[in-house]
Amino acid sequence: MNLKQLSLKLGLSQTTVSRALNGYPEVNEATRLRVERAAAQYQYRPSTRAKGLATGKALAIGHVIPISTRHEMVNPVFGDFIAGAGETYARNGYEMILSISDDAQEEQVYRGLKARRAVDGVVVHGPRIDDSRIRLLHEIGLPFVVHGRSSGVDLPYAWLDMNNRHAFQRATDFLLDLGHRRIGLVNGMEFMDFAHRRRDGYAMALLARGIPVDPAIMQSHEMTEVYGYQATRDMLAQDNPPTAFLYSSLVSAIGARRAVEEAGLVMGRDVSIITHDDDLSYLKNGGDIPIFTATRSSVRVAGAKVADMLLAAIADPDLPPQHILLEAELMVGRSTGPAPRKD
Amino acid sequence: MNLKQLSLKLGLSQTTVSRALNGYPEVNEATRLRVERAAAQYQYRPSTRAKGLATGKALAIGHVIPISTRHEMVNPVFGDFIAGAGETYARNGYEMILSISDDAQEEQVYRGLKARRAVDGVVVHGPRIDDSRIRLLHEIGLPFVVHGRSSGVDLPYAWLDMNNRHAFQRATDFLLDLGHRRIGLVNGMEFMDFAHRRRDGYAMALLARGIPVDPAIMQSHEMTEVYGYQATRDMLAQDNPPTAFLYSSLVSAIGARRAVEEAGLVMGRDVSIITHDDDLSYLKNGGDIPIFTATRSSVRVAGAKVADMLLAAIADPDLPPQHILLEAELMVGRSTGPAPRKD
DNA sequence: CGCAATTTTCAAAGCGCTTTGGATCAGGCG
DNA sequence: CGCCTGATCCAAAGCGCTTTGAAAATTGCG
Repeated sequence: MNLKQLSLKLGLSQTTVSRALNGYPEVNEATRLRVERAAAQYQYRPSTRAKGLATGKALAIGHVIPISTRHEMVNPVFGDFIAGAGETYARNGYEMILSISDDAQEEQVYRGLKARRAVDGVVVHGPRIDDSRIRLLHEIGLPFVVHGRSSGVDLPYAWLDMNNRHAFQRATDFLLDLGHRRIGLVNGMEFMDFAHRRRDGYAMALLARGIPVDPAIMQSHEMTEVYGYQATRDMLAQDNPPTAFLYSSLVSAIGARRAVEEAGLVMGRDVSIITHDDDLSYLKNGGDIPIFTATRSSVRVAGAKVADMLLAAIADPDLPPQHILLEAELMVGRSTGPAPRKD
Repeated sequence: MNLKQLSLKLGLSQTTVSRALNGYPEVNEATRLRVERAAAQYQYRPSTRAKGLATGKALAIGHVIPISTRHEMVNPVFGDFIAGAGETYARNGYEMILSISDDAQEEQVYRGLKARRAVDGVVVHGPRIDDSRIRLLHEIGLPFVVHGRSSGVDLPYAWLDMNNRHAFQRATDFLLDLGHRRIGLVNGMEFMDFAHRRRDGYAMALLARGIPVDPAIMQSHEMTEVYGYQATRDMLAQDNPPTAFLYSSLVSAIGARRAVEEAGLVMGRDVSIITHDDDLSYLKNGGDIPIFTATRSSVRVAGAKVADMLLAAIADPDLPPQHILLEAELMVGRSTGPAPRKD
């Protein structure tokens, strides 16, 4: 069933039917009702493509998911983010289109999206320090919102970020307050902006108390379980091992627990652990009492907000770029405790 | 840059330019070259929407991601599956469009996709027993491939599935061979077809050795870490606790390890654990030596194959429905060992 | 060289929608 | 009654592409 057939069936012109359905005022309320009823009856839905062609809008938002080339890894956060954003799109009649891309073709993917006029805007995932995509999108004139920020970029752009620096500063302070003086950092890849900021917050907290930042107890990698395990195991085996650790992801923290237990230590007593927690639906940090003390910020909520920002920016292109900075919540769980006394 | 502008610039008709770019034979090889060069120079890419309108194809594949209403959970497997499928689509000039939907609106989402002519086909995720979506898609005539199968559906349909029954039968046999006689099952929701089949395989293996299937040591739930923990803890607290467990997901198995250690037991000695492992990129089951003994089958590979099947089915609608049954690999890790002697 | 057979190119229609610029119709007013 | 207004409705153009049917250019061959 298309517009023409529907209008024929109703004995009306396509114009009138189109207007009735799109809520224009120049159509009699009675006929509008008649049209709407018929549309429902015949399950008529305008073709997105035709509508897009006619209006010049794509009615679609692109998400370009970077896949780390070396590690072939998909960010586990992705599913929940998309779930948040998807609801917003559906409510507003937008489709979500996904592209997978490794770092090498990333630019081509964005250019392609623009040239094919496939989307009205895109969400930039996993921004790196001084991320070239921001300049690129500015240049080709594709509206976008960044999930995260990119240090070093001086162009204005819209973003939603979690306050990574503050979260890790606070987490570090919390450990310092518990008496820990040697705190390991098991971070994500530090060319990723979020990891860079987290490290910053960590370092700031240490320096504020006159504690030196020691590269020997700082690691940076893709945040897998195995990495969390290895990094922790290696640091615990050092001469002057940390009594506490900070993790950038619950997944790595899980690996950490494995290492701690394998070393015959008890988490929360011999070793304290704090992790960042994206509040993923399938990886809740325990029930009422968190397993790990954590800085929590829901990535699903972030997805919904980013989608809102992008749709708003598309609706009104003159709007100045919006910024949202979410604060993580510090949840005290059972993985932290006072620093063990030195005997 | 659109077709018209490009053809003007070349002094050719739109027809010729279009044909040159789409590889039709009735165009001089010299002009084709000239056209292709110009297209590259001006970064010309045909508008997907216009092309779709003209050809009647959407050049897009839909993925409808079910979100469990009660648990608001996104399947963690999803990211990797999409990564596998996405590459195939990109290579073939297709877009991937994603819709989020809870169980209640699922039917409307598929109908909408069809009515709006937004996709040429869809991938059905997370099939349930006697899944109504299969009949629906047949009815509305939207090509599809199911990732998994649906017991009880008598209509023919294309699917790719992992041999769940066999995998769990084999895993159970493995434990039985180690001397275990009391084996717990920590399964996914059993209205999900895969969980149903896994339970079947488990039960068959037990019955083949004359061991009764005991509901007291079988649980079924969304496969979260917390669930794995609680189910294991509860079963271990029973009078006649299992000496071995089977898990439907690595995530739950991680929770299991937590419960085992909390109970002061040692995994692989006091308690044996086997889990299914989807080989997710961010949740590898250890390095060379698996942490958990596991039945492994890459969901990313599954994604790529499903995409291939769907594109083939769309290209040739007369093709009979294809079926692919993948066998899981049994990886022996450090979480299993001989059944502890009864003292 | 001339004519038919090919090759190469093109104008125009059509895909399903929106939107512009009128038409038509009823009602109101002098 | 005639004209103007506002409310309804409509025909047709246009969005950017593909594809049909035909024209123009080239080639082959006697």
